[in-house]
Amino acid sequence: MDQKSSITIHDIARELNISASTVSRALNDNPRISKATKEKIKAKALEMGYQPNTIASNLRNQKTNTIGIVVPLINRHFFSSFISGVEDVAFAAGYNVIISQSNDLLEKEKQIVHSLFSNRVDGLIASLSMQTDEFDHFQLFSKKEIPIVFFDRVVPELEAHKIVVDDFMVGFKATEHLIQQGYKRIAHLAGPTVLHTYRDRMAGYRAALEKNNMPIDEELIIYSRLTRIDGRDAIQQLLALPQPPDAAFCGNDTSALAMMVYLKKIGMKIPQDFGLIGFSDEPFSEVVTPSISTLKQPAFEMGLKAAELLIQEIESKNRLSKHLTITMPTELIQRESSSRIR
Amino acid sequence: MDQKSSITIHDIARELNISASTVSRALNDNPRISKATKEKIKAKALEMGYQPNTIASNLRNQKTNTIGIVVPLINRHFFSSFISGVEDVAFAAGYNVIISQSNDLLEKEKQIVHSLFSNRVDGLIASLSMQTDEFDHFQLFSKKEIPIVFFDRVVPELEAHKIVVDDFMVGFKATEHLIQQGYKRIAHLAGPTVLHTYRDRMAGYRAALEKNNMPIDEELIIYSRLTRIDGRDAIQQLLALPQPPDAAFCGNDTSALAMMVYLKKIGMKIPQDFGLIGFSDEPFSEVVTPSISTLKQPAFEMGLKAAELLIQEIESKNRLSKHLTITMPTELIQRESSSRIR
DNA sequence: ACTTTTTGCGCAATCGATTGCATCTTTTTG
DNA sequence: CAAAAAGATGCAATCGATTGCGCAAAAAGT
Repeated sequence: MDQKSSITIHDIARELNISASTVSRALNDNPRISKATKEKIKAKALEMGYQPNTIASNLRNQKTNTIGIVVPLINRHFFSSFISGVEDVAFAAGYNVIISQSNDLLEKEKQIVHSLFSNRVDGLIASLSMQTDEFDHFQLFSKKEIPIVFFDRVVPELEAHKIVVDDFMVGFKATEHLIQQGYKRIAHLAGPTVLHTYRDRMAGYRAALEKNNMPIDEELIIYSRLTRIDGRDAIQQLLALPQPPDAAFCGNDTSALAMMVYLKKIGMKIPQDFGLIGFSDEPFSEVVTPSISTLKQPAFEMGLKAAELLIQEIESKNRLSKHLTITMPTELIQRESSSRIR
Repeated sequence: MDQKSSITIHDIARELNISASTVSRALNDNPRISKATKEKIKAKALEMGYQPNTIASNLRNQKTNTIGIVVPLINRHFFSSFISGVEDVAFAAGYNVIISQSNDLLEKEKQIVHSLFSNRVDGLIASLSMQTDEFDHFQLFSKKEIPIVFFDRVVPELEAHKIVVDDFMVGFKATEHLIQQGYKRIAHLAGPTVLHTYRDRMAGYRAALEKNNMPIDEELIIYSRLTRIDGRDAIQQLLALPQPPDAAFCGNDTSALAMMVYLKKIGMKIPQDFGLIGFSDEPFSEVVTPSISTLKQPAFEMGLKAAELLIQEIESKNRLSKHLTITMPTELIQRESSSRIR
């Protein structure tokens, strides 16, 4: 009764006194098999509780219907939302998703990429670890022409498809928004400028100031890793300046929150005395008091797009010769922390 | 130069004029192969850029070193943290993780479970979808004695290992905490009582009141699905009572937050006029104003534990005859929303 | 009635790694 | 020094599904 070892197409074939080939073809709706035989086989398969062995099929077909994902950390809202988007599209298209986290370690990233390759995933979606400064491990895939889509943290050195946001516009829009709200001295808490994403945002920040004929004061630009500690340190440093700023564009919501907590503690009023805007729209940004203005990074949609692009590449005979870079729109979400005018 | 089709052990064997068996054994450090040959083979493998084909190996070994995970939604802090824990342990033990989300739909859950079975995962970790009221699809695994670990949303009908928190204690500790803080009429926003988890929490709530000789007023217990809307509706309803409560234990942080927002809007002071405590310690709970007291559900640790248990089961020859239920501790995190004393 | 085409299905190889058994060589033992 | 034991490697089957090719029977065409 309880079938310990699995039922194979050979078992079905034996029961029906036909060959395994026929069973295989019938179950795959091959037109070379008659309707009557097909029905008989399908009925038997159901009766015997047959479950196809995907592994065997994968081996023979040289295709796994599996997508590999590498992210620094699953447990982060942006990444889990992104993955959720990928998973949606992948599932609908009949793909499984293998997820691994690099914990922002280059060595682990390498291991993962090798492992995913050995598992013969049909395509790869990846965001680089913070440490990643060499890219040989991805050659495994490009050499075999297995498509890759990078997202979020990308570098120009990589010849592959990319899903990013327009970081320049992020910086520009955030800064201009603060200007429009009447802030006069706007600081910027920047991320590590080795990463293009942060360099571009800073460029946007500078451009917005220039366009509005406001001076660029290097003292108002602080470089950090954008943690909570960094945010608190930065605001202290800024307020200690002879001419302190009256607003700040922070590289992420986390550091914006840290600034806010500190400012509230020392009795400054937000947004009256100080304006704040962050980036990425973390879940908490909406619910803290005052709520934090930010630019929303469409994580879920980026995941959808990445999966669509990847699957399209996997399934098209002739690969796109050029590598696409898809820029996703960001949305300014104005909340209390920057709403001085209204 | 750029090897389009993969290199196999046969390619290595041919180059070295030996048999594929020897190559296989050498790469697996089989003692039957001489040290000299091993080294020669390993060097050649490296030189040729050999990457083992896990699929072929899996097929032959009847083992995939893969764990399947089914959750309602990846993009939720509890689940993504849990998965992160699983992934950590799994990776360290040489397992891959295939993740799927049911979107709280029974049909999708069924599909996923079948798909994971067909992919011959070595074990399964699952949290049931909201709709799940039949469990036949999991029989696939139990029939073949493939281990399963359920977590979070579990039901007694399932004969499998389980990782849960002590929901009774959750309700008890939360309620007693409010009592100790001097609140006199404590409401409870309960979840759907078809789920044991909510039933148990309510039982804890009642027990705490009884132990402290406080009356149980059914008017103060509201049943809902614990969304933000539900939280707002509930607090309105509670405040409209002839004898409104002065505190509430909410089934999750989300609904507690909703209550808080409403209470602040109508000018009530928290925790002075009204005390609040939630459950699960969402990331926002710490940073909202006032911060929300809660009971922390150790998501990451639950993931670690689930993976450890599952892998132990996978790798042990003789399976545990009895099904373990592991109860994880919850931690009361006292924050501003309930700190009336001191 | 005979050839040609179509239809339905089976044989056997294949995907790449693994492994029980056999074979051959070398070393040890009585 | 022969026999037994140990050491090193190869042969061929196996895991389960797929598919090119071939064969036979039925249908269609002449």
